[in-house]
Amino acid sequence: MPRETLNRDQIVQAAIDLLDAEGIEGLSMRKLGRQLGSAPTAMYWHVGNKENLVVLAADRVWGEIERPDPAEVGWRAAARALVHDAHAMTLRHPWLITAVSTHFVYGHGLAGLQDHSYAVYEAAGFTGPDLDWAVNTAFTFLAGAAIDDAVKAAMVRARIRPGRGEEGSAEEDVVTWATGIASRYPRLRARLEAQAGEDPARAARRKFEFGVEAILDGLEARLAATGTAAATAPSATTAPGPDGGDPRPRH
Amino acid sequence: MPRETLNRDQIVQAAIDLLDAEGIEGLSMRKLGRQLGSAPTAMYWHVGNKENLVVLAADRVWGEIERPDPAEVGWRAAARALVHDAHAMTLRHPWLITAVSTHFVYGHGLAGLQDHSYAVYEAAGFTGPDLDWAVNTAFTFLAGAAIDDAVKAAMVRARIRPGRGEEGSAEEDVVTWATGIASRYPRLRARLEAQAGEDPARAARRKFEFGVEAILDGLEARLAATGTAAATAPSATTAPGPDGGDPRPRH
DNA sequence: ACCTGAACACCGTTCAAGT
DNA sequence: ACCTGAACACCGTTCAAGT
Repeated sequence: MPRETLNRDQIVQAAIDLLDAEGIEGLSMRKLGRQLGSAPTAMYWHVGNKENLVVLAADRVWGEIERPDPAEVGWRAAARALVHDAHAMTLRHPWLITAVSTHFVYGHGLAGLQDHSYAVYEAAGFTGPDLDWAVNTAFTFLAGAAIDDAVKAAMVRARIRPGRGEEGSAEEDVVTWATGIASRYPRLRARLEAQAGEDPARAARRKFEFGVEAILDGLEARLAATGTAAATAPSATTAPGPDGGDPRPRH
Repeated sequence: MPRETLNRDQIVQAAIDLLDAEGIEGLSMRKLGRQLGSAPTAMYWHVGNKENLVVLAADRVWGEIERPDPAEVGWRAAARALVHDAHAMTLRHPWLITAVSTHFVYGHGLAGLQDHSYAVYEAAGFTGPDLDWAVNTAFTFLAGAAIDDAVKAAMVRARIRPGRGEEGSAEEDVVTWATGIASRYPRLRARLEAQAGEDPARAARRKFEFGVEAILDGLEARLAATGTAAATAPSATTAPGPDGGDPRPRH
């Protein structure tokens, strides 16, 4: 099923599909070529090389995050919405966080998101270095949460039996193996027992929410401390976009 | 310079050295074999496969983090020390965070660290789910900060000229290229201009410190809200270790 | 018990050649 | 302008064979 002619958008989209389905290790130029009905080397003309393709894909998914207007909903609600929507995105694309830790990803998808984040925390009343730091704190927590998700995805993928020779069962899965290690530590065992029978999806959501609210509390406290405190209610802040231009580097 | 005989510790250490020097993409079984003076396939007997080797290496470096006693220094100081020392570790081993996002890493290095974290936040007065969540919030921020560092390392590694055909210079480096994108956004440009001429190392440190303190503030606020608030001063909590055993899975 | 060497099925990438 | 095919230098891993 070869298309009329290949183009960059199509290749990047196919790469994202492959990444979503098989993870970062599942992406290969040859597989991509097969999927697009082209020679394994056909994509080089359009995207230069594999690294650049991953960068393009990563920047594209950064662009999927919605930009709530702090002037409409208030800064705290906007900040909350931003981080929750971003989290939903990293769950759709668990390879993203691995990609950004390996390749240097920067483009209009990420830059636009950052700019909007600045708008939100500016509306909160942060200025100067505090503004950078506030944005960074929320963003850093988000990146960490994405790692959590990636770990969970890796756990699911893992079919390894890590202790073939270890005393006892010969084919236990990773989870029971990890649980076995954790239960040698008193506090970890206690928490594991307490968590038994919980709905994991619900637990993950509440954990994330707790972190977000704790951070927003902490940021509000800093805001109050520096005196520049602003209302949680909407304030008038415009959020103009970039001055257009090609969102992807040409080659 | 072939050793007497290979062993697992030696192989894991050589892998860590290679990873520190060349990053996760620089590790190959063949290179490792060359470095150890053995056949490329000699390590399989000791570590099973490459994935397991990376897991072993990752768990080992988790174990490098010091465990401050909250009973001695107070929970907040202990929490602070823990996260700062962990951050120093991720700077020594920037590949770690990529490794954990790709492979499922769990072992006594990480488990011991987690258990100690629980001890610290338990000393603060957290119990039940709040305890899980508090530990998780700090840990998540740490993971995010490690990503930040990995991004910086990736940026340094990147020697790509991403816009050969783009109007203007033909061989600009990634940083000026990224700056070019960012400066199309009003708020990003403003902050970039304000940050010009800052010492990057000092800026990174202050950014991290701000995040840590904001989170600890937020956690203290939650603690006060639930009524179970505990003093910041030392409280008596023992911190017994695991009941011994082999820290690495045998094969 | 520990290691080697050959072999297999993969990779990313370059480049001359085609249309 | 866009794509193919062959080729090159790599990979991880298995496995029979050696000691």
